[in-house]
Amino acid sequence: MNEPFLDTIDEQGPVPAEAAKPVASLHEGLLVALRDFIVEGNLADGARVPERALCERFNISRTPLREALKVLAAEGLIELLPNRGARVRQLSPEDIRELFDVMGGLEALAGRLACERISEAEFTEIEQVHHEMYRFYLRRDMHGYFHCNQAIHQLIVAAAGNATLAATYAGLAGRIRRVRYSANLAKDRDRWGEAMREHEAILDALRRRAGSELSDILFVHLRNKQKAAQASA
Amino acid sequence: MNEPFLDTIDEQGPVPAEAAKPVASLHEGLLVALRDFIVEGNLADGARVPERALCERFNISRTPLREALKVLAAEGLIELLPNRGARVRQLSPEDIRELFDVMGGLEALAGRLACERISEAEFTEIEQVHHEMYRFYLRRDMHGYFHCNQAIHQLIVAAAGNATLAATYAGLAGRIRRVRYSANLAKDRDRWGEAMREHEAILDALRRRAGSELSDILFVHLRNKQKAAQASA
DNA sequence: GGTTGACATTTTGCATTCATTTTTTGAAAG
DNA sequence: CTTTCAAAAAATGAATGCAAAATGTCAACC
Repeated sequence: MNEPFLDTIDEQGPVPAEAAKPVASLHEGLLVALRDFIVEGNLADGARVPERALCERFNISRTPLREALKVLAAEGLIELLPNRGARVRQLSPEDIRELFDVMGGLEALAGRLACERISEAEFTEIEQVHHEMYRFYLRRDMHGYFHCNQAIHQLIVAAAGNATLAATYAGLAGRIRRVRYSANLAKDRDRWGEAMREHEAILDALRRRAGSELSDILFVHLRNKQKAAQASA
Repeated sequence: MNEPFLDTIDEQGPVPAEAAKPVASLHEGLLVALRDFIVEGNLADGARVPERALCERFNISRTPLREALKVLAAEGLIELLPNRGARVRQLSPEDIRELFDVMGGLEALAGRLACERISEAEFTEIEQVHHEMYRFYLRRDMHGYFHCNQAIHQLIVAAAGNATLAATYAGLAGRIRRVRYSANLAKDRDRWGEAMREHEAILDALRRRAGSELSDILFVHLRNKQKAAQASA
């Protein structure tokens, strides 16, 4: 679920799907399947969502499908036009900028909360992943680096110990997952080094449990990521 | 919509309902009506949501009602138990604490973003409301004070110029609106004075466009409100 | 050749219906 | 009098049906 929203590499492929997920109801399962279907880009941006075709695709009638569409619309993944059906929501550059900022704010909050309640064991785990990430950085192993980076942001959100925060964050992450970010950091070695230094600062602030400082660093860190992504877009 | 989540006074009564709202579709109207119905506390905490009764209440069949319920469940207002219907979601003290923190984080973000883009006119408006609030404070006019307080927080979120942030904030506010906070500040004059001083600091930081500083102040300000609310609960 | 307007087709939104599950009721047993 | 079990009643989840709206088609007209 909680997937750090940048640092995504194209080769990662689709998410593991609902393999080990204990689906409580059929509806829940359909919702997850449909969400993945859209998030994975099976429908073009701004395209009509064909009810009938999807009913056949998922072997269900229109009623549960339409219920699922309403939920996805509430999540912001699609939009419902009265009497004109559902369309895959098209994110304008402005929408994306907004989403990035809100997620940055939530990560900043996660860092602040993490400082209040993180255990020594949790910190040690983050520290270890950080060092692992550094080794990847030295070896110029982009894939390994990204993996660790994701893990660290993930661990910080988890360390915040706030399920509401995690869920809100995941919801926003789902909206922009359709937007594919190529690993453009590869072409910007300066940014990579800068990001690495920022991560050092993150770990340092976390070690000192300096909440507001970490909050600042994280927000700026994500802003820099956003700028880097935009610059190479 | 965007209602600052504390500083709510009981005598405010229900929201003006969907009077001047240009309902695009019937479904949208139903959703709003049903949400208000639940938010306004017509259903007991944790109570079953009676489909049949609501269908009669709103003069619709079960299909659109169930669609609306799915959306409300996604919003976190109710929860759907498989084969056991919908229940009004009961917020544990922990849930409320989490919600407060996330909203605090979002307000902190709003302050930071507002510093980046607020216009002089917008700042002047906030400043005026602040002075008005101060006069209410001096006169010990709790109602007027709260009104201004709400307006200020509202204006800061608006000044952030981020619709995604505003929508996310409003969504969380809706979840917590069922929980009634009495104006317990009335019994804690010290907290009132402290809050007023915090608001002075907020205005000062905003005037200096000191984003990260304002972010800090706002988060702490909301944390203090939360603590005050808990202490007198 | 391009535009307009009427007709057919498709699609949407909602109501109704049906099968399955849950909850309630009531009676019998301990 | 309480507990247990079974049948009745109600509610839920999903499929189908139907009216209204939108979309597409095609021929008449400018």
